[in-house]
Amino acid sequence: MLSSTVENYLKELFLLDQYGNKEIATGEIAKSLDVTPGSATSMIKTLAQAGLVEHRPHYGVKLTKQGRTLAVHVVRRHRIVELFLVKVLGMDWSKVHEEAEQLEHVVSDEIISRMDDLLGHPSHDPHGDPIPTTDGTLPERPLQLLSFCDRGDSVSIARIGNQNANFLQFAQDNGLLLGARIEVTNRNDIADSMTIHAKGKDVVLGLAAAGRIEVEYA
Amino acid sequence: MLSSTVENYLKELFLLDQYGNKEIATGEIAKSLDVTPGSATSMIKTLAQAGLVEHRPHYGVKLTKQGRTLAVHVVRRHRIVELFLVKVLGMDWSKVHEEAEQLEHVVSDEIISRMDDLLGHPSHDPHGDPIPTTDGTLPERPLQLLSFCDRGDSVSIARIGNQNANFLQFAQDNGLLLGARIEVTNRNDIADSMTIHAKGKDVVLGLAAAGRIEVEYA
DNA sequence: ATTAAACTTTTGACTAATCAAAAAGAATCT
DNA sequence: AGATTCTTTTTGATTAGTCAAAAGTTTAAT
Repeated sequence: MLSSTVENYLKELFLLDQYGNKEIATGEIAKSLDVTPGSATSMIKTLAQAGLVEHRPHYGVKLTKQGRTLAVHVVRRHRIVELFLVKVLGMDWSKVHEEAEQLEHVVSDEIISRMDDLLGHPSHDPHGDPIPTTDGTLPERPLQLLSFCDRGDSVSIARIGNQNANFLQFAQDNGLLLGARIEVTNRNDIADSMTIHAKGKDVVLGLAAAGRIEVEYA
Repeated sequence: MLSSTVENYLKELFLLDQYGNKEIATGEIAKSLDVTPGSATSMIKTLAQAGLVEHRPHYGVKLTKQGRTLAVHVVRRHRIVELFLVKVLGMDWSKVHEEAEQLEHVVSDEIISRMDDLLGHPSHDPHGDPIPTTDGTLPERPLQLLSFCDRGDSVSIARIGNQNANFLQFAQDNGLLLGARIEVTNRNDIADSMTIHAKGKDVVLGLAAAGRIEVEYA
């Protein structure tokens, strides 16, 4: 059995590089997990020892097949728990990420499987993130960053890639929910901002914030 | 925030003496938690330091008011989670104790409160154990140990005080479920056993096993 | 009242995970 | 190439929790 700490390192390595092409720098994982670089180095050595990552000292680290499999399962647990908390317990989507961060390490496969049944084998979590299947496959969707949309584009929100509770609360308060139909009414690259029309309201977003929202033209 | 380890010590001290009258011996808590006596001593000192227990060296340990409050909340979380797993996720009652053992340390107050709502503020868990309220009160019922029943007694099962999955599986297979109407058809103190008639079947139980089952005459 | 048995506490060592700060390696910029 | 900067690794300490075994207490039994 893996410790929560190990699971968090694996999960974070996976999230930093879903496709497993690039090597992750020690500093990057350290920053993501809010530990010092030295701590990350020593954990990476432990993971390499266990065959969960490949480490090229001074260059970076990469999940092995085995490590990736474990990581994907942590992500699956996380996302199913998130959706369960929203759909079954009626919790606010802005809070469930934090809760799932803890629960993902202790819920058994049986619990996950039953939640999955109860939810009808969902493909995406409350933030639009794909839920890996038991065999480790991730459903793919062709999405577009909202920050790349032009004035006049009419799209619907498919994913919010920012788990910060305040940001999610803000999004909710302004009608930026999954599936919401929105229109880009203005865009100003100099001012680094764009204006979105959603649910009868105008919302101004910085392009950085818009870059964390993904949409589809469908 | 308390560590899982601390929560386990507090919970176990509470379960070993619900009423808070007697002092618990170091060896007793060590055995319950499956640690060496030395480990228990050192943790007890930590708990005493934190004001959660009173320790009379060489005699025993007792929860303080503060320690008891925290312990009761762990027990509440445990029991609500158990019932939730059975009622909402449809899990087997023989397995939920183990699951709850992990979950009790990470579920937030909000999750517990929503589970409690969904379950309709239940008073007892799937094993018949009382669920403490938020203010720390435990519902009381006048129960009788099955092992004290005489031949001919007709009673109903109210509580199974043995969380072992195999025992619970056995109980289930033999119709010894909560609320089941049973009759004591025989009792042999020499052979240390009794025979119970439940759901058309006869079941022979050792008195030790019967001592972990509580019944009411109602 | 001594001795033995049972139990508790102390001691020293270990593991996992962390940090701070020093040392080493790689990259960049003249 | 040489010096500076940035990043990574190493080193040494620290904390929580554990165990094994030695030492100390209490209780019980002769």
